[in-house]
Amino acid sequence: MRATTEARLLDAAEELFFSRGIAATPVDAVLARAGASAATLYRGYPTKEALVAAALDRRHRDWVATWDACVERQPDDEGRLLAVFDALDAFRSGPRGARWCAFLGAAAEHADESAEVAAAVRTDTETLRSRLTALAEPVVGPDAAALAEELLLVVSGDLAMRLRDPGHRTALAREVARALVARRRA
Amino acid sequence: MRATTEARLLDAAEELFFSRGIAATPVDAVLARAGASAATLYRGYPTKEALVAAALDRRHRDWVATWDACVERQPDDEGRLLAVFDALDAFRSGPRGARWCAFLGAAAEHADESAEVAAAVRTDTETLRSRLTALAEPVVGPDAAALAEELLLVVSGDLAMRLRDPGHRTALAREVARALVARRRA
DNA sequence: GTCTATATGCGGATAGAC
DNA sequence: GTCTATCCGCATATAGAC
Repeated sequence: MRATTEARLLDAAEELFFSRGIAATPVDAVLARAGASAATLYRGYPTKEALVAAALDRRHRDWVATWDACVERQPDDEGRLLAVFDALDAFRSGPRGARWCAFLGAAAEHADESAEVAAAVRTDTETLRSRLTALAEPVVGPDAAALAEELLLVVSGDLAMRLRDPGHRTALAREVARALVARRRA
Repeated sequence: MRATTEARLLDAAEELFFSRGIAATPVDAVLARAGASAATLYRGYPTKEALVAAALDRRHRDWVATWDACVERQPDDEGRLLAVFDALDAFRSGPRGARWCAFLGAAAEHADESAEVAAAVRTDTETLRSRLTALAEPVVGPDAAALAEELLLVVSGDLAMRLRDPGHRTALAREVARALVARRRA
């Protein structure tokens, strides 16, 4: 499979699966958008679920890169901790912007998802948890893990709010997060 | 359609759709659990989506009733405002407990859901918003709407966290909410 | 009113040509 | 390696008997 075809397939998969829903998107729609045929897809991936998992994996790598860039742009520890909200904004308004969260969406669609998809969701959660904890450590020290758990709740809430209200602004979550950080500092 | 058959159909729909996913659950599975046949289902509802919408409607009424009961049990204004978390716990561990949130789940599955389903989701959100605002009014007065928006974020975050970690405890959300209330009071 | 049996369409996946 | 054409199964919905 040529690299460009593979990339187009993943692009199309990401765009359609994570905005319209996975089950609601037939592979034919992905193929049409990618300009590829079914045989080409199934040459690279054994099943539709494998394509979903591959799209999630690539998305996760790009999300972490976006987040890293936002962290590095901040001058102080608290800014770096709250940079996750800049990243949410940036990722959303960028070319990879989806309706809400690709990982939560994949988890929501099937109680028994394939092992690969389930692993991708778990990885996303653990990445958020561990990175938030590390970023919180210089800010609140021993409370880092507890604060990270609170921020994970707020991040997930921001993502879920996009389902309730497509115009939902990340500013609310950032404001709530700031209050939670301040509370632990005091 | 006999009332008991109708109730069994809604029970089965609720249990399966909102735990395993709507698209992932064929109507046959609902029929098998309800002990009814396809003809009986389609006598009462024109489409599968209509059954989903009916199950959401009934669930919404019962959720509000559960919430009301938790509010009434509280002795003070702050307790009544935070009673939404008691209700989340009670609803979850009761017989209607689902994997996460039936309304967010329905919204997640299709970008273009049927008008009835979309309306049910919107109703759920607006109910949360307006009731939280009303309950916040005696606690923080003019800040009620702003606080309600924050609490809606936290409630949605608690629900989304259930997807990330099935054992997620509501206590975290309640604690965060308490801090947000305290901040607005001061 | 509920059943059995079935029509109908669509989605995932494959075979075989080029 | 990619395409065209197609198979096969499953899911929604209906027809007609009891």
